[in-house]
Amino acid sequence: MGTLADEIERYIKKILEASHDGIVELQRNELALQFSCVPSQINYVLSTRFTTEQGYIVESRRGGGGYVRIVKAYVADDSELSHLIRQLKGKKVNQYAAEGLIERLVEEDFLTKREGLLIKAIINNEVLDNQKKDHNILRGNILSAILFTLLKEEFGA
Amino acid sequence: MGTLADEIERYIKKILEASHDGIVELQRNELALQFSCVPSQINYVLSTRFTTEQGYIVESRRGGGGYVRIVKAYVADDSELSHLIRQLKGKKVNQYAAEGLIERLVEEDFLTKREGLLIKAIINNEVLDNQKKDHNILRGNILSAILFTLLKEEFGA
DNA sequence: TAAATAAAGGTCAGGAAAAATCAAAAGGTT
DNA sequence: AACCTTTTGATTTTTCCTGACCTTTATTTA
Repeated sequence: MGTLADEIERYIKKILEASHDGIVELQRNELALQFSCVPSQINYVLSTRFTTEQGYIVESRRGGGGYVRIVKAYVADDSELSHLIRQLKGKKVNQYAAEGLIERLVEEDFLTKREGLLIKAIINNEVLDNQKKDHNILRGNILSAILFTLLKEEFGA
Repeated sequence: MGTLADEIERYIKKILEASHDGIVELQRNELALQFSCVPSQINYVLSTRFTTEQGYIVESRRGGGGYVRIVKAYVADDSELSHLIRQLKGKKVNQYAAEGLIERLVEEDFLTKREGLLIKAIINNEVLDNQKKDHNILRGNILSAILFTLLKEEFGA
């Protein structure tokens, strides 16, 4: 069953899936009511599970008629890839987020399924843990290096 | 009757056997309660009896709704790969040796050329160096993890 | 129209729930 | 005794959830 956060995550992804333009717009307060939790719980879910690395863009507006809009973003081109490279270098990335990114790259055919499996095996906590002090940063560097290689590959370098 | 650790090992293997998808998910604290021991005893059992070499993958999550998941990876042993896996785990491997191994795996068609490039990008000194603690050991672990994944792949796990 | 009010959403710190780590103590073997 | 394995407990880290307070935008009203 998992946690409430998991449940909310699933719910949002489900309607995102159903939407077919990859956009969903919701009311933070209503959603909170629906799940009997405080509104800030919604922000928690958004900030842990709908991040840029995982391919989501979250926009919102306050005040009357306010909303939260979640957009499923696709890595359209190489410029976004190189943007990601810069973003990831030296940044902390936990296992969950990293796997999200890899899965997204597989979905969008930047990586084969097998390549995805290999990379996920590497960035696993257990594998990286041995020097235990910030393996999250290490993970950011690794992802950045992978993307860089993909970019080079694409230009036949 | 053996030790408590043995008993816990048997218990986990029994429900793993019964599970039929080779996956079992449990609460560390509850299990500890069940066996009237401290929670860290569970970690001891996991780290001594459910290691990668023995064909298990252990994943976990802390915090509310946390869990420990144990996956039995069905791998027929004794190929050259599994031999290498055991050799590499926890061992120091420098960049030169690592690249040599990768190239050999590519030549022998265990890896595609592109997979080789990706992996070489990861095990690069510059990428791993960021906390200059022993990255050679880390490299050994990474290679071991890669081979393990290849092995699993080969058996369609 | 300017000020007040209502209706959203955002931030942040703190507490609680789990698991991980590490070293010391206790038991067994040789 | 020396060594290895097991067991324990104290401390740390990660994840989740809540509530108090803040900011922004829209609407109403003097």
